[in-house]
Amino acid sequence: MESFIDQVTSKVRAEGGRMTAQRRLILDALEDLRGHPTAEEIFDHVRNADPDINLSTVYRTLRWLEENGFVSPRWFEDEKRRERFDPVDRPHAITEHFHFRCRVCNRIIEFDEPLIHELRRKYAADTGAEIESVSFTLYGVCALCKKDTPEQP
Amino acid sequence: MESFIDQVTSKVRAEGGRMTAQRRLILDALEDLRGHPTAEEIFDHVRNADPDINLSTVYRTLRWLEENGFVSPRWFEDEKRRERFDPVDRPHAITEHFHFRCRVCNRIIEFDEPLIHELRRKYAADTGAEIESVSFTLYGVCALCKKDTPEQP
DNA sequence: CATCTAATTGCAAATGTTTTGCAATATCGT
DNA sequence: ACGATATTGCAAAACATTTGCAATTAGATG
Ligand SMILES: [Mn+2]
Ligand SMILES: [Mn+2]
Ligand SMILES: [Zn+2]
Ligand SMILES: [Zn+2]
Repeated sequence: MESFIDQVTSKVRAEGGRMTAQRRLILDALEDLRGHPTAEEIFDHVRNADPDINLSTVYRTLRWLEENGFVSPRWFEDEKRRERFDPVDRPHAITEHFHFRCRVCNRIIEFDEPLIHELRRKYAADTGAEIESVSFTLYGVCALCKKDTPEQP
Repeated sequence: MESFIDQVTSKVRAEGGRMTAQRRLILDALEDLRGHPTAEEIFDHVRNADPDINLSTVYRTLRWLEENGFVSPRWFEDEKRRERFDPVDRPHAITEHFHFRCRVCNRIIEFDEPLIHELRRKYAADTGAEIESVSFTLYGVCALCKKDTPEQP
């Protein structure tokens, strides 16, 4: 299968766009920083390789990737107004999966839950609405962090 | 049962706070504007009664209500960085319910889905995490809007 | 390889939403 | 009615993201 960068490059070309060093770095960062990075986190990461890169380039690239289905934006309630970017490697499918967010270590853990797809169908059937996307996020304390802070006696 | 305003007034008093005209107006607005209003929407609404009220007063009051469990903030993905406020009338329980957001009329429809509570327990049992809150939101086109724009032949 | 042109970049300023410091005002126990 | 202090209005700051524009650069063309 085509690598992430190759997929994106094909699409960029197909749109009459150009593959720049900055875009390559941002795509690399998205592969390295697997955990739903923010634009700022990506920016900090790519600065190592190119200290002159600009944050607005990072945003512009991410928006382009979003419009072309290579990343999905995500929001978590404990970071009200900050956007995170979820790379969607698999070609032609915005893979639907869900997230658990640990309030202690801030890790974001992905999971799938087939019943959610069931609920989605059920809601559509019951109400006559057409569902286009689903967001399901659990918030709490992950098993590891729970172990580190045992409940007080 | 105690009205919303009475509940809040009791709590304000209990904290050594004061019940002001502005707070009363904001609480009224929260009752009038039942559909998950933004701070700005509340602000516009209360301006009718008090043209001198300030937006920062609205925010400060909403934050206080949030800290004291009278409203829950909500975000919807199509309004990335804008917060909405969900009044929680029922005493002492952040009522867990879920939302459907119509991308055409922008209505927010609430629903409950007992299976979600099941999934929550299941995730906790499977992973050892402790779940503190759940967010489940469906996005799409509601039945009414679907009727208005029948699919092209 | 040199040239050309439009796409992309860096920069600085703007945007939109929410927060904050502070002096003036108003609430409520006395 | 008085006084301590909680709350307000205002203006400015904070914060994440977007945008206009002139300078740079990718990559097609000869
Ligand atoms: Mn994800
Ligand atoms: Mn609600
Ligand atoms: Zn954790
Ligand atoms: Zn609708």
